[in-house]
Amino acid sequence: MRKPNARERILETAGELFFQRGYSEVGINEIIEKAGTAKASFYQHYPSKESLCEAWLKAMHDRSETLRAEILTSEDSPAEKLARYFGHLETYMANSQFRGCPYSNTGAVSDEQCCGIIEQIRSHKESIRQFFRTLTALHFPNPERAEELGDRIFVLYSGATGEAQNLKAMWPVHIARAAVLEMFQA
Amino acid sequence: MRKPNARERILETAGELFFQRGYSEVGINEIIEKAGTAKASFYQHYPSKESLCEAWLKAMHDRSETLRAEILTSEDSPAEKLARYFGHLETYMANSQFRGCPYSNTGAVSDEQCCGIIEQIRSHKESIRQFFRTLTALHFPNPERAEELGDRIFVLYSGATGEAQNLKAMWPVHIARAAVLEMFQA
Amino acid sequence: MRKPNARERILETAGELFFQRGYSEVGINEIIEKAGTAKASFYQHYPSKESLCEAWLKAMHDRSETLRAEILTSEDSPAEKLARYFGHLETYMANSQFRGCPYSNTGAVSDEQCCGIIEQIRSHKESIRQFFRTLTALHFPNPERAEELGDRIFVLYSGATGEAQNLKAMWPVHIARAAVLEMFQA
Amino acid sequence: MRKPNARERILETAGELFFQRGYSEVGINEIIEKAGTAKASFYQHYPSKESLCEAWLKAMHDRSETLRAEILTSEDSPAEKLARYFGHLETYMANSQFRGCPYSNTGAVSDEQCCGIIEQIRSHKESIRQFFRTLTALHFPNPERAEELGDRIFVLYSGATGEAQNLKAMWPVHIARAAVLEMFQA
DNA sequence: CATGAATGAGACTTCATTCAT
DNA sequence: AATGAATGAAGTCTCATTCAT
Repeated sequence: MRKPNARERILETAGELFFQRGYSEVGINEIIEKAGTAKASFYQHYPSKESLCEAWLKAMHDRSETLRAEILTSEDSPAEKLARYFGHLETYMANSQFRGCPYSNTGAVSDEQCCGIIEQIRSHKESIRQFFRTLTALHFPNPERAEELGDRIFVLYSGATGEAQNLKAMWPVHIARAAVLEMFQA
Repeated sequence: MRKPNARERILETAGELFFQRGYSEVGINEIIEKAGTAKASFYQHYPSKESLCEAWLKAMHDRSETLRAEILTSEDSPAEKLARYFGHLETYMANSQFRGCPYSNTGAVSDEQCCGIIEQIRSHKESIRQFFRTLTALHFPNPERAEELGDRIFVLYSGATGEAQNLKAMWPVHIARAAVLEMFQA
Repeated sequence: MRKPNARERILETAGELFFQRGYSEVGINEIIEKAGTAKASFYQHYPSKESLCEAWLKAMHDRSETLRAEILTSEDSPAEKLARYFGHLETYMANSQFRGCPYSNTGAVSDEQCCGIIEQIRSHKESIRQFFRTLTALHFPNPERAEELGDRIFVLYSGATGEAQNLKAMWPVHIARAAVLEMFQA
Repeated sequence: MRKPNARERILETAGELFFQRGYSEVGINEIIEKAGTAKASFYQHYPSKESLCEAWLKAMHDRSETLRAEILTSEDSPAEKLARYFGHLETYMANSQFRGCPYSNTGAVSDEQCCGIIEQIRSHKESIRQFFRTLTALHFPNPERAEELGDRIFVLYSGATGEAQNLKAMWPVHIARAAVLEMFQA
């Protein structure tokens, strides 16, 4: 039985498992079993579990970048764009049963020797931070104030994601969104 | 060689290890070795690794409650109290090399079957949330607005902790503190 | 809280557990927990798990000797006495959910170093053998033939017990009883 | 150092150990050490100790089926065939130092959750029972009587095996054989 | 490119027993 | 006589990885 695209099947399978249960809670055996691949085939495509994790984070990042790019190029006002982005967060939290941010979750169990993973997390977070800064720059004339408020949204967004996960509740998302929209009403 | 007080040595040792590397990344073997105990001594006091984790979270919670109680009973204004609390966070992040919130970190790798752990996390988070709500209630006359702002501080506080950990940087803490203090200046 | 008769409580508790699950499948911890005794109290009364097993086997033996003595001293004919004894076996197998002979079950997991246990088993089995020989001697005039048939009943009785256990069925008991009663009809 | 055929070495080694000391008295560690395998190699081939036990029982069953098939297809009379079969039992008991029936011994320590093991035991016993019934059917014209006597031989055979083990003596085998041969002389 | 078998190290847990009070 | 804490050894099973084909 020919099984092409082993590489992609592994990535997809691992992605789902890593996402749902956490990087450290999923073993190679389960991944290859559910992907229908042999053990050695796995190591032909990914030199280590860690590298698979990097590939997963990178793939997710690319997808999320697309979403942010779409939002940025839309005709909406900055406040509307932010409302949309927090709307996506709400949908995501509901659909994922409050699994939270995969990057933060992975970072919680990655020691400092996993440079590649750490770097993926860092760059993803900086990318989101930059997204918020871009939006505030469009609305607030003072550049320094715009940067500060962009970072503030970033912190609110992260806190909302994390505590919605911890408490299995949506209210942190609502609180954060309200705080953000208030910024634009003053 | 017989050493007394295995229970305490285990809790202390495990606490340090869980904190620094994460619950799922630390094994019983390492704990008992560093605590200088026999494996069976461990299981005499803690029926499972999970129960040890609960004991650890509970001990930390009790200590952190003491801190919040101290702050609450001080003579400072609510804004000053919050400044002090975020000052503690900054000190903590620096001293711990940005390890972040142990509760959130543990929650990221605990599946839903670990009811005890999940409950510890939830109650700790609610305790902090209540702390912030208590402080905003002292300053904002409108009760609903006070609750909303208390929750907002909670989200900011959590986001600051999480992103300082992810980015190994202090700026999220500063951003959050500034946002909080701004609330009290309007 | 005074807890007298720890020795007896241990013996009784262990007896039930050994009986239901087998000597090797029951640990000291479970015994003392269910008996409500401390670990060291156990070892004050029984120098080892093995010795507890011996005490258990001995106690059961004494009870079963009483039953056989009662049957022997009754007014029944030898055939009727045997019918009664196999009737007891049937009741016992039904009540115990086909747990089989505790002595044989224990012997299956006792190596040759457990001299005390081995000896208990041997003497119990010889006691039953002698019981059957006594009954056949009452009916069969030829002493050698009587001994042979007594031993034959012994083998039938043991096979019935063992296979009723293995197959969770009563028919081996019925087969053995029929075979025995046939002996007395010829 | 990499050694092939771990699967077979494990089965063979475990078979000897299970046989001599009993399933519950032999650990995985001892098996893999004596088989010269790594622990993970064991679990690659057998998902659990229980499944290894099943494989062992199955292998023994296949061998014993061969023996019974040989006897059945021989030119001997039913009585001679039974004499041969009990002769094999005698040889086996002598060679094994009276270890008894591995199936019964295993059943004595397997709780009801070990469905696979229980089923192996049951089917093995039924197979022997059928063997005896086949032989009696050849000699006794009345079918019901033939079945009853086949089962009676089964019970005698089992009792002989079990009590020879318990008493470390050959006489139960001799008694059972004599009883069987008597059936065919009447 | 793909594979099944093999691996050392370590995971969590329980065993029967003994010590010090 | 009774106890709670401590123990070394062993229990079953899984980890990420590599070998030989």
